[in-house]
Amino acid sequence: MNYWLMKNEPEDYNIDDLARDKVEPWDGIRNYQVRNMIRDDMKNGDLAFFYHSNCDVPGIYGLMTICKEAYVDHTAFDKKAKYYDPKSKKDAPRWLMVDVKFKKKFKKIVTLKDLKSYKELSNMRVVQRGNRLSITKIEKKEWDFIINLTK
DNA sequence: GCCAACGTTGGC
DNA sequence: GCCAACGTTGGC
Repeated sequence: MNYWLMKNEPEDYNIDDLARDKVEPWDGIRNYQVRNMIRDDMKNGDLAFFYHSNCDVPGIYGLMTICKEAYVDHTAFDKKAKYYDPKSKKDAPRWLMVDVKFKKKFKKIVTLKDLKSYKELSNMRVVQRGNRLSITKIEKKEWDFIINLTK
């Protein structure tokens, strides 16, 4: 069982959208490190925080489970898609995605400012400068600590 | 294989 | 909107 933090820009897709849709493909990953992580380490039943980035209040807004393991991200083939990649060919797909299932929207969100204020969380990639990975793995003790902050 | 130029991310 | 940080590209 793994624990993850997954970033998305809420203008594109946010926790309320997921609460409505229940299950959604997490497409648009165009970074090799992230692709390798979801391919090799992300398993059905893993838990993930839904993080809103590039917005007024960046932070963790809810949680979800992984409900379908890595498969081909077909949006890379679609010329009209935001993350179209002409170098990803149908006979040699370059990019993968997983499906996530809504589990909970937090009544009390945990902001990036909150995350930065606890030394227990100082190893998390998301609080470190220059981190650009849209998906990062987190420790169970970090997960539990954050869950407690939402209570 | 180096590395400058360029594009993107994302907090502020 | 700015800009630091970082990944990717492509010429050599």
